[in-house]
Amino acid sequence: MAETAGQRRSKTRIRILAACRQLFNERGPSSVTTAEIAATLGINEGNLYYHFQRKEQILEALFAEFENRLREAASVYQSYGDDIRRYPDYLSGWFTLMWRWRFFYRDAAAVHRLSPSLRPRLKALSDDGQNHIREALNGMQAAGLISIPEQEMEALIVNSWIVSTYWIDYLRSRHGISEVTRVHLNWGAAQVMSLFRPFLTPKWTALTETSSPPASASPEEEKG
Amino acid sequence: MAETAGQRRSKTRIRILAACRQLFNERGPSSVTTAEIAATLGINEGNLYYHFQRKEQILEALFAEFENRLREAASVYQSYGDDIRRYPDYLSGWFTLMWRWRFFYRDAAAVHRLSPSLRPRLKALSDDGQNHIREALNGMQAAGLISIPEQEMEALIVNSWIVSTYWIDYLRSRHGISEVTRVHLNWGAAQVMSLFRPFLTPKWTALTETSSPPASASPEEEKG
DNA sequence: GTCTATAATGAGATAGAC
DNA sequence: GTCTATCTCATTATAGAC
Repeated sequence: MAETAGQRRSKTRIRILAACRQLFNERGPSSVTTAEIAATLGINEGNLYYHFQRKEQILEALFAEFENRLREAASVYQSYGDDIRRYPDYLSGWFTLMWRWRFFYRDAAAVHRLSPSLRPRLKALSDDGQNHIREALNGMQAAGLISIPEQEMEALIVNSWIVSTYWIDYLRSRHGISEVTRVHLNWGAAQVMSLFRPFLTPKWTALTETSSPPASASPEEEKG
Repeated sequence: MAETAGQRRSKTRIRILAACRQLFNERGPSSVTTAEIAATLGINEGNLYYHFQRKEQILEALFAEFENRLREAASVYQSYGDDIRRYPDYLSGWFTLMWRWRFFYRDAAAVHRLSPSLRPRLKALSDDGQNHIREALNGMQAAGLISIPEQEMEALIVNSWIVSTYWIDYLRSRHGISEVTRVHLNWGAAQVMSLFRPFLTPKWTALTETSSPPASASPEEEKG
């Protein structure tokens, strides 16, 4: 266990994972070569293969890290208890995570091909995402923040999932934006929010105007 | 000119383009190899290279064909004159085209890499798509079929573009659907329509209930 | 027009010295 | 842990016989 932890925390290993998350988010895991990863870090390709014998293992390590972040976000959500403010904050936090690890959503086909063993976990991730939207919307409905006709609910959930998964690719393809800043992130969140807007109640408006803005993530985390 | 036309109409050339449109729609142009294209057609790779010296040229020929179909659709739309029925029919026709050539939208990054010369034409295509949505919505607004607050219009146009571009990838990644039938196509159209539904007027409902359903495309065209 | 054979490239991966 | 050198393999593309 001690040497495993030692290997897991190796400085180079951590740098590789950080660089890969950024590169994969920018151009997708299948068009980023091992040569490019090594060059980005200023290390040799052979060294890269010392830490990860297969490209597949990089994806698996990244996914494990992502799962941990998701668990953290879920426990923060729980910690709010019945505080009504948990809904906007949860949506915001969840959206930030989807953005930071967006290649797992956007390039799911490539991930499946490179790392077939991740398939069931990716499916679970995708199911969870939709269930979380559903749960949050039901909660907001019960709290009187939103009023959605029963027959519109499923279509709205699906559209939320699609827009929040692909808005970043929209920015790239339509506006040539390759580096996403907080301004773009806010734009994307507003875009998803606009799906709900026809259904928001005055109570929601009052809530979001008085609640404090969500803590901004650290800038170095922002760039990926 | 005569021999050019002769080469353009060559039977094998046409079969190559048809097979490629289908394969590219299924798995994207960059993961479909020339070996696979040749095998699908039961011809030799060398023969494939007789008709298209570079993979890039296949993409260019396919894009030219797509542009022709778009021009046809635009002229059908014009031929309706002021007939109010042009809006639902136009949306339906445009949506069918986007679906049949969806890899140009979904795999735009891969297309750019393989065929850099197509970049400006892809940009124009994307601009046109959004402008057509905008024009149709403005027309419907003027005709009293729909009532959208000014400040919601742009967000709605963007969401329409995103959902109609990526709904097919949603079906694949969330529901494992690899072969799309007319049922799925209708599902996608309904998904886009649900974005407008909060804004539809009774006049729209009356119109769509009395208008005849759009002619279904031929089944063999459906499969791509 | 179509085939066989083969070159050229580039990406993933390994062996072994340091 | 990191490097150099090398291997294997898939994919694009070409040459030339039929």
